Amino acid sequence: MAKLGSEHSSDAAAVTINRRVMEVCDSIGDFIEYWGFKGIHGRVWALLALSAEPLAQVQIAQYLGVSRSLVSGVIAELVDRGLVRAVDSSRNSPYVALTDFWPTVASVLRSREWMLLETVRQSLEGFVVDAERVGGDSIGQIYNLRRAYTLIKMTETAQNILRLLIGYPTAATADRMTQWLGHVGALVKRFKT
Amino acid sequence: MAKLGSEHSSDAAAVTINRRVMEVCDSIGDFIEYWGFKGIHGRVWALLALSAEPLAQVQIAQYLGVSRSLVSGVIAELVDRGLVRAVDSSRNSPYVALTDFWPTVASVLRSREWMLLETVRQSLEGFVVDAERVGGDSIGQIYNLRRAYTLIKMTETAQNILRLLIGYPTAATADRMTQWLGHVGALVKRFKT
DNA sequence: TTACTTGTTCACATCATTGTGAACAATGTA
DNA sequence: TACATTGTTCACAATGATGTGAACAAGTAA
Repeated sequence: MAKLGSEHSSDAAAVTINRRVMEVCDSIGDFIEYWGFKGIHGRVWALLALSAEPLAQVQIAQYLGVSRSLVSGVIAELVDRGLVRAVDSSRNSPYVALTDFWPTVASVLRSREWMLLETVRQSLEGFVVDAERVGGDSIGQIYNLRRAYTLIKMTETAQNILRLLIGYPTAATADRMTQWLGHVGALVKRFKT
Repeated sequence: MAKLGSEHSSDAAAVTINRRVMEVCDSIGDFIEYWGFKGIHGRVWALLALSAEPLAQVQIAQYLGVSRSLVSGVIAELVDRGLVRAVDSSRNSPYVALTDFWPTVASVLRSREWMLLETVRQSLEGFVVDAERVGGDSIGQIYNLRRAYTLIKMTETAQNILRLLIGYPTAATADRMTQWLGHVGALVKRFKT
């Protein structure tokens, strides 16, 4: 049966397609770098997503031109995050990509972004509490307490928005997201006027 | 007039406050790292935001314990992004932080995220076009074209959502955002059921 | 003017990230 | 069993990001 990166790759058409696939892998890699992953995660995932058949780690390493050791670690993380799944439970099982990645994105937002915001909020609160307690009168000469309160409020708002995003159903399917988008779009339009 | 990091910093209370301020700077720095900036940008901005008076570059460098050369470059970028403003047009003018940073966030999303998504979409389209053109019958044995189409649709959906976010009025004020949040919240709740 | 302070630039040092290759473990196969 | 293949681990190399200091430019004050 035909396999990705097979002996037919000397064929001109296959070379063209392979280049296209690499472009997809690279662009998805670049994109995902800004979402808490490394570029290589996106490239491996994209390759699995475009492949008609499950791929073994060696094939992935060969196709992408990276070492087996790198693929090993990356696959482990992708499986851990629920973006990739082994076909069976054997040691040398090939892998497939999962396309319902909303749970993963939500999880990333939950752990990473939430914690960052919460740290900001707590540090701001610590500041204003201490400023009011030990600051005395002159504190307003040095620090802008009112602005600190504004920042706290903004942080809380950001946390509320984040909560909303995280709480979004499951649906990473294009259909549902489009539907959801329609609702929000109508709403925003109403809010704008 | 009292100034940040002044000679009074030997005072116990001042030391406490200074530590709190540093915590705020660091946490905002950590947060902003995931939004296309470096940590130092957030720390400089936070210091300016909390300071009651405009600060000169030397003061910022001293307070944060970094070199003047670093502060110089960072300030230039922050001014360029519209997050910080010089008080007057003189060379040695001190700087203040601007808190309406939604335009900046929108601009970042517009340039960075949009381009990344657009590159992904184009590479996927290039792939399916070439696959259909030169692929012949066996292409389905090797590549999952249907999945490629799904990914294209998802990318377009993400672009639509992004457009919506970018198009969001101006309002970085906590009040307006909270209001907007309320609308969206009600909507999502309705969609969930 | 001279001396001093502040801001800017750039070549370099420092540090963190990313990827490699060799040794090993685990599995399949003759 | 012996042999080949695949996956895993870890110390290290390569690369890139981040910050520094020295030299310079531009202003300020004596």
